[in-house]
Amino acid sequence: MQYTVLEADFFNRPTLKVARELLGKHLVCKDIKGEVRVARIVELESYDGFEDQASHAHRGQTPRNAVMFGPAGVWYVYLCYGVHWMLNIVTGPKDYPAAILIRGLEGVVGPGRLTRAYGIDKRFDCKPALPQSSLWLEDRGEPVPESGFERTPRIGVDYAGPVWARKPYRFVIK
DNA sequence: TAAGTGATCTCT
DNA sequence: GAGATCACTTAA
Repeated sequence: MQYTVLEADFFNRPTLKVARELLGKHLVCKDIKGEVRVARIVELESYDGFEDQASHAHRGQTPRNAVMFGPAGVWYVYLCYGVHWMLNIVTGPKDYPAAILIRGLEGVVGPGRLTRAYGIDKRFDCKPALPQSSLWLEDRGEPVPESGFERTPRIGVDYAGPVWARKPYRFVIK
């Protein structure tokens, strides 16, 4: 099986579809010493469009979230609670704000933990998810079957109101 | 269960 | 400029 780097056309599709397919794909990170680390993605959340009250884009474009309005296949990294870096991949067409938060990898569960484990921070914000950025995504050919994952409401978004807080936009491998 | 932590956003 | 808010984690 040949490894395939996921490029912009993979991400430039409906966010929920991308999220579903991104489960079981691999995050690849080349650290400062040139060492490569790879881990399978086991947990994701999608944030989709202007109407999604849980999304940063709901209140309109700001300097921080501007990258969500740009073309797909670009990293969106921001600091949460003054402590944790959150790693997202932008999806959907230009001018449509959407992104997928990578919440957990095999062996590293928790969005703040995985960025700390991989040394991911603001450096990657607004960079394309390609090998030249030292952080990218690969299809390594282990598709997740329909029975292999579940969808649940997103975590930590109670402020978004009952409708949006309960959307089953979180995908987890069982 | 509560507090730490600091960038970001929304008012003045 | 000041104040509130936060897509979380950890230690109890």
